[in-house]
Amino acid sequence: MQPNEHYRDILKEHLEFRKIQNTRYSLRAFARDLEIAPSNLSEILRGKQGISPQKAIQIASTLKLNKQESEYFTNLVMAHDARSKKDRNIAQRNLEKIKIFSEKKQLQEDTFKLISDWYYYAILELITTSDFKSNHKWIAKTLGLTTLEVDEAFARLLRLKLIKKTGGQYISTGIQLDTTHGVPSLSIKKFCQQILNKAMKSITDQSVDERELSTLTVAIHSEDLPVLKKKIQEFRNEFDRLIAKKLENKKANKVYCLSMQFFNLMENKND
DNA sequence: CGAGAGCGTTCAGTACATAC
DNA sequence: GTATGTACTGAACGCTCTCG
Repeated sequence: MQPNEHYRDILKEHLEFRKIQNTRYSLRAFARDLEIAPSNLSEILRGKQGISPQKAIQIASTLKLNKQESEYFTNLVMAHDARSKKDRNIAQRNLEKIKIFSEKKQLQEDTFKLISDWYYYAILELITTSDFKSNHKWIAKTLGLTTLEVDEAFARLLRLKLIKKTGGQYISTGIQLDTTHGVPSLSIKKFCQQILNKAMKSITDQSVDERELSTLTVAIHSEDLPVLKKKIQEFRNEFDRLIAKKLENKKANKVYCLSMQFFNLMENKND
């Protein structure tokens, strides 16, 4: 029995994340950070080569995985690449144990991983608009995606039962996703970075009439931070309710994104 | 426009663990 | 003990990009 996930995908995800942070980041740079040869990494990612248990531990360490993630990663490697059948079986059994132990957390993480790209939410909203067409080419063009991305997205959304197809038309099931709150997972970070990139693009691509970008730079006291964060959440909820009220007697015809950032501008984050 | 740097990839060779 | 498979290394290739 094969593990559900391949360690190769974990490595690819980390590389992709670093590339988002730094567009000049490369496979070679990643290999340098992991302290392995670029040729080695290239072949690992292309599935032409495996990883030894020693390397797996070293990579988990350099990726700064926590104890559970590290254990999961090394067992994934062992389950695939251990030389002896005995070691592969042991690793496989360990993976089952880890899976049962963290089943709920894993489910939430897996769910968010599937929708960690910005366009999943955008597609779900686009479906509710008046001009929506259940045509992958039209959807791809509307959101600036490739048809392959749209194909994959709809396959996942159908699997997650977030949408259904009746009479050749996509319909939202209205099911809300319970994504992990406050968990600094790679998926959530990736989602936020993609949205920020979209916001940056809107500065040059969209007219002032189409968008609203505003910034407030302000000095605060750190003990007020929880109250201020709560206020932002309240505004977001109020904004959402207002939109819902406005759409009581008409259908939406645009998909917009409201993204708020409130963050520390000081390089030294210690008080 | 040429030089140099960096990129991803392939390939030959080596070392070592496992299977028989 | 030997054959086999494979992780790993380093050299090299062709390509792109940047800089002077």
